Amino acid sequence: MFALERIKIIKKFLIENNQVEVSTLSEALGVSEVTIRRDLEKLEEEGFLTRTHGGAVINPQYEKKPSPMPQIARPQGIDAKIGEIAQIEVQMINDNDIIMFTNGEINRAASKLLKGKRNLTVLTNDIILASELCSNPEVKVLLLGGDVDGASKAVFGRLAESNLSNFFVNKVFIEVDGINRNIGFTVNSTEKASLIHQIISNSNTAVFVFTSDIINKTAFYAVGAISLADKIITNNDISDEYKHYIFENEVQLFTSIDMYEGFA
Amino acid sequence: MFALERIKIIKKFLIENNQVEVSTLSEALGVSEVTIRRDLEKLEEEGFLTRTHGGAVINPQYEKKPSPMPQIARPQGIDAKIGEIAQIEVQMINDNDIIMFTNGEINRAASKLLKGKRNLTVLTNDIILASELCSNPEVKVLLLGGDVDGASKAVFGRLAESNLSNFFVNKVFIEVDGINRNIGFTVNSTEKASLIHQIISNSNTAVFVFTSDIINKTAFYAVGAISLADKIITNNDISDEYKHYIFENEVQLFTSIDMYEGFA
DNA sequence: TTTTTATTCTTTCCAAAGCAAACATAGAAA
DNA sequence: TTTCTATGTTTGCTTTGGAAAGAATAAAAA
Repeated sequence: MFALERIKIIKKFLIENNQVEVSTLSEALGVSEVTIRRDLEKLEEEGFLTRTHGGAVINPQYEKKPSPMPQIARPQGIDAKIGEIAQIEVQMINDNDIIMFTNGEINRAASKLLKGKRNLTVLTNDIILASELCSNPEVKVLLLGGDVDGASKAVFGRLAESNLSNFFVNKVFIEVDGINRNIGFTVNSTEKASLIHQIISNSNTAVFVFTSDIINKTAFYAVGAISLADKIITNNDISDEYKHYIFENEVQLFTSIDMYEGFA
Repeated sequence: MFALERIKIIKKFLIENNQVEVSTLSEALGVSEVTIRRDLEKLEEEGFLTRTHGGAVINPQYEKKPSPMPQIARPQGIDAKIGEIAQIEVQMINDNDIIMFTNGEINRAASKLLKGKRNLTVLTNDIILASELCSNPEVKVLLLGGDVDGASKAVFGRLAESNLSNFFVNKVFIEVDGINRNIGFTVNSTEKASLIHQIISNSNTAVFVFTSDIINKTAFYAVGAISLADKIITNNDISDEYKHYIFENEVQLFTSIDMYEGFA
């Protein structure tokens, strides 16, 4: 393999993943670690990446932009991705289901699409979601109690978790803030992580939802390995690498266009 | 995980939250506290943060500007009576108090007038009140869990009451829907009545609030005799007959202009 | 206030992982 | 052939991160 080809592959990989280990590249490309380091050195001179002990991180200006529309005051029309994902959620929900939504934008969107369904029971820690959903007469809404977090408009804490232990749901839709191949799922607060653990043990099926924007992002607090999920819903903008990663962990992946089934 | 990635996450977190504890970071990132301290040390040299005992605080120049709160909404046009009563409520509240507001318009108004107070803990079953109040950094907001009632945007039911039993408050402000001399206080739902009973037994002082509009009205469900109240707040538009009635029951009456004291 | 107690911080030492530099090897080009 | 370039190997050196113990600090008690 030519050096140039290697460099190309490394770049591509970094654009997808933001970071690499020397050892991974060495193994993947079948060359020694020294060679990889020399390649990285070149790329560092070029300003493409920053080397770290053990690997390298891509420089921000080369990072893949998460969304084409850069953050201009979201005009009410909710991100298309969120809408797509929400619709898939709704397809998973049947009449008479008892479900839980964790706090988050996607779940709020999903909760607004429940019109056709009958006799649902919805448990949530999201205040906004609860106050909007309760106008739907076919849905019995249960809100957890606890400490109110101003940023997320949701409740967390000891009380929320102890409340939760009184319920058992068919499905829980868990919205996370980050996913990466090393750590798995991550969220923005310890309280949320803790709540999620409790939820999972009180539900039949754990469905993790997130937009592709947060792939390879690491939020503050680790929730756990990807195998915690029974199913994952995201939009179709997901790399083959991640598809394999999810597949290997025997988690069912649902995207807006295709549907990949795990082994189980 | 690379050190660089850790640093990135710490920075991101600080920008969001302004401060962190070493222990939190250590747990969240799965490394020892020593490591975290070393990371913080670097960031301190860099001028990004200032270390404190137990953690670190972001330096002002990196702080995220608090978004200018689009709290425009309701242009203050609240019923004048409600405003008067709310202000009296606020006068009863001291720094460091632990109080409860039941759901209702007057209490919502009062909760918006807490600006000057410090270190309050507020318990409520009112979803709107909770979601608005939690933007006040001097108030710790606790929301009860339970069944969400769409009409009142509040939670009730078995869970709410059992949640409530975990708390004991200095004062509770109970907003009722009717008062008359035969039955005493009445409210619009059995659930609310039931919740109120539970609240009263978990508080030092029960303050009943209502506008004069509902005097002599009878709502759907009886709460109990007027003597349940330690204090009553209403607007000045109240007949001498009722003043005597309240007086005879040894309840303190507060109105916008005068203040009548009972015997107790 | 002073004293006590519990946390948290710093320092020192250590092991493991990763790195750079020098040297070695092999194939391609002159 | 010699020379050059790309890559691999070896050998110490550096960075990283953890453990432990004593110092410093904050909080609680007296």
